[in-house]
Amino acid sequence: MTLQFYDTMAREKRAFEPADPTRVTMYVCGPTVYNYTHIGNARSAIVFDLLYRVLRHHFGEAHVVYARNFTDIDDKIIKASKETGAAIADITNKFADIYRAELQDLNALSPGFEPRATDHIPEMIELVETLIKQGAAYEGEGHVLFSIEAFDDYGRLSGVDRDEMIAGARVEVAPYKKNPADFVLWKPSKDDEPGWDAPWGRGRPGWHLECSVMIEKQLGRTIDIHCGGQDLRFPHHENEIAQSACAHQGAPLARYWLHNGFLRMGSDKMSKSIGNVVLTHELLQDWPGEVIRWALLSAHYRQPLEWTDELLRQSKRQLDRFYRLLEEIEFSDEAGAPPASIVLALDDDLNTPEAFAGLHEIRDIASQLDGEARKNAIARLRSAGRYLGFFAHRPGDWFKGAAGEGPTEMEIEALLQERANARKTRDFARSDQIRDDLAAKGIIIEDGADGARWRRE
RNA sequence: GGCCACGUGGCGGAGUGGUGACGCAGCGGCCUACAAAGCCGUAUACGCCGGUUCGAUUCCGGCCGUGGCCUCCA
Repeated sequence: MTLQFYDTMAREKRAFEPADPTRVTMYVCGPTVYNYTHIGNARSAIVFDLLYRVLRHHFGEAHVVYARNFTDIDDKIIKASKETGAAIADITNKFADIYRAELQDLNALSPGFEPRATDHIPEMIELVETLIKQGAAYEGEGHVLFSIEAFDDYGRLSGVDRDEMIAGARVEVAPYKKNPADFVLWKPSKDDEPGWDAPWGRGRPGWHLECSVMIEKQLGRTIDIHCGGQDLRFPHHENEIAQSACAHQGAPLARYWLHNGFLRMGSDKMSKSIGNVVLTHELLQDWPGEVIRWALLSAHYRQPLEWTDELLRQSKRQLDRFYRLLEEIEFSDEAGAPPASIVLALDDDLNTPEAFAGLHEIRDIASQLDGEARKNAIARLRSAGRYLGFFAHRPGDWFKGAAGEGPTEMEIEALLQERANARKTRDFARSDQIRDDLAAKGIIIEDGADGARWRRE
């Protein structure tokens, strides 16, 4: 099977062929850094991390260029700064660092580029000037607006009819807009707000501008794949498409558009404005990163995924089963080529549930074998998991690490020694009591031929 | 109101024009002093109503339900 992805623009799966196989380009809309990000943000990052891995596998690590931006100038950041008294740069640096660290805990690879909006202000001003010159943008009360009349294809990505969109819009129309659907490229800053000098006065860029500019500078005028959450289709991506195409003589911004579905909390969307969010850094206090990653990838990326504790528990159990087998072979950072079943599953629009089924199948096969064949099969399992971003830990650490509030390793070992003595004298009452006590503290005892083993639940 | 998704067993979740992955939980067995882990086996599902077809869960239409976008949002 060929590599294929569901392209939002085409509304169907399309075989993926990069414009230049020696330089495959992808861009993901990253977070606005003014606060901790929630697990929904992580879903997007992890899904497209997987895309990055798949592209690297097919085209070679050196031939895939991946950029994910930080929005570091925005009204919400300004608000956060005013409320906390912290400098804007301190806030954005802090939360960008936290975001990066969290994704690393989730085994996401680093993008090659992590451009920031404030590093591209001159280029943004340049783009606005170009758009004005071409009649695609106009000034009004200190603002510069993009005129959607200038772009015939406006609305194609989201499938929204221009007139209907305006009719149903819930947004109040600013008086300086010629067309209610026109959007802000540049807006004036008050004296106590950050701003940059521009031909239209001191101000700051509108949100959509940065991606167009950073994509052009870091990756090129037309990139292969542009990714983001479903909610970015409109207006964000629609606006990016319009401004880039108008500034670039119609050259399209991206050749393929991929959008991930949402996480749900109960029946609601997880959303900062609803307030029902689960923060990634909170989850990481309770669960290993790979468990969270597994949970995020357990549904196909375009499907809604309900986020529950039960999902996390199930994910942990599955990973435990794999790690139990991995414990039988020597740990190595190296991983061989991934098995075909896994590669093929992901080639088909990142079908992670099928890839997971493939992992279980390999595991079943391995567990039925002995000796060298078994070790080889387990190594194959490891290669398969590594391709998906799992099995990075030493099995011993996986089962015994992160004591948290539980008993320490020394305390456990001491109790196990006492239990071993009790068992020698066939004092099973005492033996069982120690086992039950430890179980109550989250420590599971397993008796084997060569003594007792333990793990944290 | 407009646009767009989705509705699969107890739960999570793929896929397919011809009895239907995978995982978790359950049940039975083996193993175990007993467990745990592991192994073997096993029951249960395609929202409703029409249509196309030899045959539909899969295609088409309608209905119902859920969710998303239309405003900052992954």
